[in-house]
Amino acid sequence: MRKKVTLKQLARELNLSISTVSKSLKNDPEISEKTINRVHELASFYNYKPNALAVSLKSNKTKTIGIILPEILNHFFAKALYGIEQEASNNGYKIVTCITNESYKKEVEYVEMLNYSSVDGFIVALSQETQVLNKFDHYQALKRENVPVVMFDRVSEEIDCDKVIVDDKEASKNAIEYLINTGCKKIAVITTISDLSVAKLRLEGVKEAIDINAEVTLIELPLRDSQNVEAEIEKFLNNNDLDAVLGLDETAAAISINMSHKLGYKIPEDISVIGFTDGLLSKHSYPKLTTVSQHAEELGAKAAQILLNQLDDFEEKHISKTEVVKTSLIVRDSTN
Amino acid sequence: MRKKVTLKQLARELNLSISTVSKSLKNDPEISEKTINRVHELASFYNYKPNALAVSLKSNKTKTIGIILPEILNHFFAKALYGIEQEASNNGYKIVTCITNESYKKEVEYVEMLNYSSVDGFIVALSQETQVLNKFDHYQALKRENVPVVMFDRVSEEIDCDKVIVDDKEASKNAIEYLINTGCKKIAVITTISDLSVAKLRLEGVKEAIDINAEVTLIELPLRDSQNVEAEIEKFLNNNDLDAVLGLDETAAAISINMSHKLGYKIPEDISVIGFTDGLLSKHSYPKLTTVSQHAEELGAKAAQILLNQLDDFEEKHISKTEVVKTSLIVRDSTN
DNA sequence: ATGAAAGCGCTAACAA
DNA sequence: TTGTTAGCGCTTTCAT
Repeated sequence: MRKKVTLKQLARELNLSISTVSKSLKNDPEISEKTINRVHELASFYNYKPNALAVSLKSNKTKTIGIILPEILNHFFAKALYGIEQEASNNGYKIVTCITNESYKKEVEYVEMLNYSSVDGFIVALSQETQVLNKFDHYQALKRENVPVVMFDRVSEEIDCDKVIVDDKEASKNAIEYLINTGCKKIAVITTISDLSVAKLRLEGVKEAIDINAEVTLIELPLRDSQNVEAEIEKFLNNNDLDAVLGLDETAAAISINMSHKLGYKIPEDISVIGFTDGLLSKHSYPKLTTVSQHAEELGAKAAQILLNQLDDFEEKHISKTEVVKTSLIVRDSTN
Repeated sequence: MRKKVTLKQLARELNLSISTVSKSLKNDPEISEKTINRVHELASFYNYKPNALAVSLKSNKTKTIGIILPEILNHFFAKALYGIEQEASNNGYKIVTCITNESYKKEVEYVEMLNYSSVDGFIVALSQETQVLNKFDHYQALKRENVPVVMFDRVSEEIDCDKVIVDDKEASKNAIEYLINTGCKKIAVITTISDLSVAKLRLEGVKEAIDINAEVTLIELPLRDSQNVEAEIEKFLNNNDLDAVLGLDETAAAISINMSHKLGYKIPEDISVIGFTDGLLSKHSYPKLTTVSQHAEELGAKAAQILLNQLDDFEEKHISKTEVVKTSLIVRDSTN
């Protein structure tokens, strides 16, 4: 194993002290130009790079941020991760990604593990179980140690930290209004994620939008068994003579479209469909899905920006802010 | 900022030396039981955890593996990442994820960055540009330094390292044969990823499967502009009276399905469609797509296993192996 | 049974 | 202009 080159070795070969070499590499003006050049030459000959671990230990900074995600197969989080990664790497930060799989226990484990000097700060979207249990001790601990945390999308009011969320309430309100405006009267809201904070907000928006002329029915379906979800939605669509469906997640909308086909309903003539999360399914459904875009990538990027700012100019007393990213309704072919 | 607890502080409070505390925490038999208990008590009171950085610097191990991925919005890689993450975290490893966005330059940067003591080893899927340019110096450097690397899916013969690949050739061969067996004669192969090693293999499989009774046409479409891809596929389907389409990537297959609807073709009665990558699009297309599953999750998990094995029992002379993961054709509703 | 000391690779205050 | 030294937090060998 060809060992990595260290300052020590460079120093020995050049007959200089370690500190002189170190300073030379930083072009410290107190070192003679001649020495600086000699050092740079040998360093680049050996392709010297400082040992990141040692630098981190010394500086107490790792240039790494920890990302806690509930899921990665979900396009929304994948896009957010993409946005985070871009922003981080553009600023010389690495990311370490942990996937909790919606488990509280894993979330706690990950946060604790990363907090032992592996990362400078966290970007978090809470797991479903954590939201249900409402237990946030692991974040209080970070707070106490003054470790910067930015939460996005899946947040909790009980945690005092910067947050980036989507105006979910407004979004579903707009969606329902759009449906009503295009003549839909009997509208169903289908959700497979009722435990989540975002679902609750979306539901609130729905309620606000309910018009005297329209009848909005709500159905919640458990996600556990995806076979069932399809059958349930099919049955539901068949039993109710609906004008429109608002799916509170992308899958619900996609399945609604497909079950409508199966039942022989024409979209959007017989039934309109709107979904959430402008992911692959929305773009490649037939007809293309009208959908609420949450701008996941910007969301992730924004969360990263906020965190990086906090890491750069660290203030002892930080006042938490919540930033709301506007959604937009992307009208495609599944609505009138 | 409440500083993190260190051995030093524990030692001071307990009136012991740092080394005694360190040993106690490891239940070293040469320390008296009484002392061990005292130490453990205070440690857990302060919720002491060793500083990962210091441990890494000392041990020259980071318990972290670097993942280099060309894309994350692609379901295949997201699933593979999921498999890797599971396997890694089950074995006490963290992962740091880098997304090259198919760029050679970013790939080189990431590999170099992580190699400076941030990770113990790498799991890599090559970027498209790297495969086109055929430049692998950054991996030769790792080889020289004896840093374990496992590549998966997007690999190169020119790099000597462990690999996990999918039997792409066999997979497309089987897919074509399936189409032929179900009575399809005029078959098109649509690919938007012709630059990739995997596409070439899949194409080889197609050729092997060509039967005297069937006529197989090949069309390659550039991925750059997705608007165009749809229009091109529509035009193509319209101009050719096809019995079946094999999409060499999931998107191509999904679009083929949708354009068939648009043209009024019934699936699978008028035209059969098979895709690659058993992702969300395949499960939520209508009709559900018959598809080649590459078992991305297992692929990722296997890559991680191989890497972790190598990290555990390090042998000076390691002989590189290539593991082939079998694909399977998941027959759903888009074929006869 | 406990402690002192060296060292992982680096930075930086201080000395020469 | 260059070098010495201490220290980041930990492990480990070698005294005591």
